[in-house]
Amino acid sequence: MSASIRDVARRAGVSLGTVSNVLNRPDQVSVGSRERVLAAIAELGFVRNESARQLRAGTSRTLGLVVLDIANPFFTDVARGVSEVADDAGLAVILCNSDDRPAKESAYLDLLAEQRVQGVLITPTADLAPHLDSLRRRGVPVVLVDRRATGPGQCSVAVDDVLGGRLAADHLIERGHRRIAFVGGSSGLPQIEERHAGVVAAVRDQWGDEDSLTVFAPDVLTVATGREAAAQIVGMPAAVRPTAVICANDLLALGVLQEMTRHGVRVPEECAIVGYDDIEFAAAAAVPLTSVRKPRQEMGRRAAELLLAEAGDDHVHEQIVYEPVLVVRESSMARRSTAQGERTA
Amino acid sequence: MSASIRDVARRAGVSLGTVSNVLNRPDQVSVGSRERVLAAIAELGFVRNESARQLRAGTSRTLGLVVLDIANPFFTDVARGVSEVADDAGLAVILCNSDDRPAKESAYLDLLAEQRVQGVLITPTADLAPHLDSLRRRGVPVVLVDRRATGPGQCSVAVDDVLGGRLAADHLIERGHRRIAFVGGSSGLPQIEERHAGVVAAVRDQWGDEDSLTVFAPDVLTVATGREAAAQIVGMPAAVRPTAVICANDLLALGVLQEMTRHGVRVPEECAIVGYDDIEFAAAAAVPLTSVRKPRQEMGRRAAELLLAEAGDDHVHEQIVYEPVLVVRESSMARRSTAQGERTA
DNA sequence: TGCAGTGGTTGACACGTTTCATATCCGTGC
DNA sequence: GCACGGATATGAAACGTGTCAACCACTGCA
Repeated sequence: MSASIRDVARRAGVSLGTVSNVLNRPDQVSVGSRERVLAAIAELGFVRNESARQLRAGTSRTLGLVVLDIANPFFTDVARGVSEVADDAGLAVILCNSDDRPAKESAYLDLLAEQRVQGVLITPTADLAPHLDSLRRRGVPVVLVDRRATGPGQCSVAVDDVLGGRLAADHLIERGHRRIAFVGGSSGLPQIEERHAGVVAAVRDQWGDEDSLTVFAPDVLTVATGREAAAQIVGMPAAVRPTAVICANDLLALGVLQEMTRHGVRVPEECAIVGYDDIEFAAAAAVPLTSVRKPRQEMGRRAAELLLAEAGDDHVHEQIVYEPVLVVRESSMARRSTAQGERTA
Repeated sequence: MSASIRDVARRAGVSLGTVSNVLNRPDQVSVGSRERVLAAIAELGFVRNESARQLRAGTSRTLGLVVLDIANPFFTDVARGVSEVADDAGLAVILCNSDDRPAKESAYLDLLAEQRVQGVLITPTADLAPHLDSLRRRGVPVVLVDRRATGPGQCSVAVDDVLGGRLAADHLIERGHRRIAFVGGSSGLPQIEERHAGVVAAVRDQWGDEDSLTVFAPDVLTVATGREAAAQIVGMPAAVRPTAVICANDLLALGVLQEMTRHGVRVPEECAIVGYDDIEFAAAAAVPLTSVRKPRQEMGRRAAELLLAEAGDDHVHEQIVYEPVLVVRESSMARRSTAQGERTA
């Protein structure tokens, strides 16, 4: 098959160890041998066998990243951040898409364990499988992404989603909205639950109760399910129909926006929309979307750095929580004046 | 470190070969030994060492996918198709983002070669590096994705982009548009050149010359550069300003749409827009985007299948070309009647 | 009793690399 | 002339697995 280090050595007329030295400590080798070895490498088209290196080294130069939905640009942005750091460290990233399905997730974790990855970055499905513990017990560093660690002994990079939910709700209430819908999800992801909790808290603080908060919980968080939720909202009697919608992510929000427009409901005049994540498409929507911004790429970078740091034995586990920022755009701009009118009425 | 097959053997009181047999040919092993081995595996938390398997086998159970832009949903859809097939074949996918930069591309190809991947799926940067040939010479199967093979001896899965460009242009011309802009790219990707060529061909057929076709060539194909192009278009004097824009991909189209809307140019009444790829966000845009559909996921699947087939030695190289389909949506719906008025005027 | 056959099991070997203790060479200072 | 040290070069050992020829115990048959 392909040439090995031994073939190179023979061709260059040196020993096997010398070739290895040329590859790994070129300065410890005389110019003459080095040149002959390099020439032989070129002639034979020699390529290092990474498996053999790994076997010898006991660990690979790879790192696993498991995401919930590869089609969600939030995760591709995170991935971009991760691979920046990984590239600099000379590591390859194996990107796995669990599709929010525990079965796929655990299959991928097995695979990553067999690959002896240096570590795993994961946004886990709801029930943070015991699988993760078993990985850690085996000494594989794990860093949670967009999900707060439940206990100590683990690193995580997350966002204060309760605050995020609160920001969104406060903004809309301050704008004069009195009936709000929250479009979340039913898969039980804590991130989503917390966003919901934040909205509920804000609503309670301002209104005393949450009677005017309608909650929708589609099974997955996609553009398509966002459209479905919007269709339901549009179908509600005008007297109780929410005048604003908070979505648990931007995909849902885009779906809601599209369906509203399709039904002739003007955004933001008749219905305001707030998304979550602030993916690039949020700003690019024809009615630019107000959204709760998370430092997507930065989260990926930071998570990868934590993972690498975990190799050092003086490592202290860190749980980083970013503060989200509400980015106000057109989709929630109207209503203040009319709302005040309503309030005094 | 972690337990090896040898530890398991000792623990189960069997030989090393028996453990291997339990793992690879369970039926050739007596029930008793099998159970004891499985028990030992569970107790020790044994996980196969993939590097060692690879070293022994000479090849990995991995496959490389190199894309131009991980942030473009077109490629994540392709990736989804690829991993479907890969999963079924028990292969892992290493997803690499070249960012349309030859340097990154070739670094990743080196990496994949060192990993001894079973094959590489790639949408290459413009100058289909000699790197690819060197891979093939080394016996690594390569399948081109969204890019037609230049010669025989290689597999590819592509789309007839000349036809795609033609469809878009014909549609707009038939709708009555007489001044069209093409927003492409300057990186020299053949896919883009062909789309351009298709548009030019259609325009020439219908108008005799291409004086009324304005071409923009931003350096990258993103939402941001789409906005910039639109800003230029909007700034043109009304008498020469195109009434329709064909974009080389949907990201550009979304950018154009947003900027048009921002400037109060109504889409499609004052300016029609046609995108390319038909990513999900195209339909979800507030003015749903007319776009040239490619079978994104199917392309990924098919490419992966071709790659796997290339292992068999009776394999004949195949160059698959899909026919794109124009999906007409709101962004290009208006104008027929007014256009006819204009024409007669 | 001997022999062929069978279902299980064994352990040495090979895969390609890195590492490390050891060997070689050459110049320098005493 | 000799000991010493620095710069290079060497090759055996080890990493964990899969394979395969050899082996074993046992059965059925002649």
